[in-house]
Amino acid sequence: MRSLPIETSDGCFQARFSGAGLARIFFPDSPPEDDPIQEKAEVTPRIEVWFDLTRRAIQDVLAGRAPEVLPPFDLSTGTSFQRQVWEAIRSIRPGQTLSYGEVARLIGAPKAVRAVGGACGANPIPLLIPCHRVLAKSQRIGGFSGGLHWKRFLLEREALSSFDFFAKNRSALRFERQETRV
DNA sequence: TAAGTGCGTCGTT
DNA sequence: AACGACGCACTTA
Repeated sequence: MRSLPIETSDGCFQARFSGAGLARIFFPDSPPEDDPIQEKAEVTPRIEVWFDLTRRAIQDVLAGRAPEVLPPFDLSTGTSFQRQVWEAIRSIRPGQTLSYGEVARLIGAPKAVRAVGGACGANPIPLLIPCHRVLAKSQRIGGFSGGLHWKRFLLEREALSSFDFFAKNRSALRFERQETRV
């Protein structure tokens, strides 16, 4: 594994790569990891390419745009249920949102609503697997493992660059009003 | 509207 | 067996 910093105008993210691809993204100022194993493996040419794709993709999402190209993902840590959830979430476009219940239905497990929430929390690649676009029913904010401020921030960025979103939701102010708890 | 309680449900640990 | 990034059906202010 190899971790590399990704500087953006919104802070310094950390990207961790395995031999198979991008394995994990950390938000700026996230608590330090205990796992020092192989964290500084050699930066191969392949990883350099993935790093570059990751950096551009993150910058796109931060600007409210859909990335054109993505690095390969290493999702081997996930269970098959979690990977189904993550795959479904990848189909949500910027400016669009789904509820946890809608994601559950999409993967054919309509009652596993809470489990979908759990899978969102276990998402190792936030931003690029856009779990911030999954809200509680009727547009309440729900939760976010990286901190609710990041979820609001990303949704507002995408709202500003998506006419559809405004048509459906009136305004991003809804996020402030409808969140269940801070 | 807002805030609180209780319960069904199911994947994960 | 216990715990949630849920959703629903309720009360109470």
